[in-house]
Amino acid sequence: MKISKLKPIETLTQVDKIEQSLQDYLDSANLQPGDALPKEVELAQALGVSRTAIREALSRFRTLGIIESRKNRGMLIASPDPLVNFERVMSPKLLNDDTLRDMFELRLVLEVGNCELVFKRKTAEDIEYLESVVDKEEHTAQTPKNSAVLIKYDIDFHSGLYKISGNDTLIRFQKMLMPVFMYSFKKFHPDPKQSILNHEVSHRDLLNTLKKGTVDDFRSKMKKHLRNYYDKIS
Amino acid sequence: MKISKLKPIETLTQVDKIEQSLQDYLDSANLQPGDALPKEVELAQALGVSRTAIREALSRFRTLGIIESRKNRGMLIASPDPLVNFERVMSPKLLNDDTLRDMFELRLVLEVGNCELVFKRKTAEDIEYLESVVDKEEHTAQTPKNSAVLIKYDIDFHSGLYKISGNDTLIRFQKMLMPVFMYSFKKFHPDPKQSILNHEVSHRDLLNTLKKGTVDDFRSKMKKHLRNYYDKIS
DNA sequence: TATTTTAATATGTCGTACATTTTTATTTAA
DNA sequence: TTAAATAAAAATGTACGACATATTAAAATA
Repeated sequence: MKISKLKPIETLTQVDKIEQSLQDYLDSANLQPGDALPKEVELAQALGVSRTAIREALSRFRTLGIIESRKNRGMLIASPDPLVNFERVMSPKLLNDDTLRDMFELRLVLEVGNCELVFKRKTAEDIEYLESVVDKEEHTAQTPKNSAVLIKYDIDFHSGLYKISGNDTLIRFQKMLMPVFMYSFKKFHPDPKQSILNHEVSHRDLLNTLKKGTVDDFRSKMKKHLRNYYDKIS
Repeated sequence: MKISKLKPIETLTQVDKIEQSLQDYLDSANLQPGDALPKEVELAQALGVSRTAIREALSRFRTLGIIESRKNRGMLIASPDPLVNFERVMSPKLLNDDTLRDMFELRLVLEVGNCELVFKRKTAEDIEYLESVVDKEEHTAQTPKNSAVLIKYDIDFHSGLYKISGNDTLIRFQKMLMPVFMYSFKKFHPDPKQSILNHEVSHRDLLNTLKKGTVDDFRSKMKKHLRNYYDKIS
């Protein structure tokens, strides 16, 4: 057997085991949000460990939003908001290149999937807003050395599209993926002006299609537009 | 002002404040994965709090995968995998209805966005596999009382589609969204057989389109197929 | 009976201590 | 002088005990 197949011995710390036990308990107890949990001392006694260790395990569930504890009263099962945990770790500097690329791809898929909603739910005001963004973008593009401003308009344009969708989940996703996207963007394209604007399909093209074209046109153009950012998905 | 606008006074616990301070420190210190962190006692001294409190705050970052600690050696910045945190809280029983619906929608958007990839990357074997799933599904549908089996085939079919995409992020998302999806499904449609199979567009239709149609056809049919599950997105 | 006081409770925070293992420093041997 | 063996220091993980504080329940009082 190849040595690369050898996995390091899992040296689970005691808190890890406690966490596992608690997870099993939570799964099996069929608890619902709002239900009370046993007290810390009870849990500690039941598992035969110190309150310190129990508290650290519980802290993990609290961090994930699975449980909530109210001072001096007790702990109870909570309803976690999955995106919150997601958002907290969306720091571009921390993510490794694989994860960055994953998030990049994810954004592209969402952006394409969003086309349907955008087309379906667009209003005159939405178009007007996007038009103003594109106007400003094109005006800025004529003057040199305005990368930061260009990036801002790029964000504004795409954020505007997500807002049209009216889908909160998408909007939140976009909000957290955007910084990651921009970070990767700068990393791989040192000259943003050239990269942002040299699109096969520009924001102006997209906007015109949104106004006068069909949803299929729009999606197709969006795909071409995004291909310029990143060619892994085509 | 409406009383509903009143938010409860935020009574931040000390650990919350410590967490905030640590977050600020991490943000400002420009640390990269692999960089070492100050020792617990140093942090405790710097903030003028006990080691217990510091440890609990650090535990939160550890839980999120932002830091890693190696016993007897020290702590360092890590590269979090955002999906891990996501997966951990994807327990349908815990999520509230709003979140459930968000996840539902998210899956639908991903499924539509995935169509492009599926069409582009499908192979003969993929088609063969999907065909076998659909065959079994249809066979089962003729006999009564097989909801669980039908659901399994439904999952197999859609999972198969994601696998074709070759996009790991999508696959992982699908894997964690599926239980949530199925849970909501059962919750809202007590008779799965009727709901699963009474599609405007069946799995068989999708498969045929995947074999002989165009990507636009496929996407369009997928949208109709999914509409039957959930009509919020159309 | 209604109100006030008291007591019990549970989490949050603190301090200390020690186990264990890695790292560093020191001592010893060749 | 260098290398090996030994000792010391260091850092996280775990445990225990204590107290603060605010809530809830119980008891006492008007």
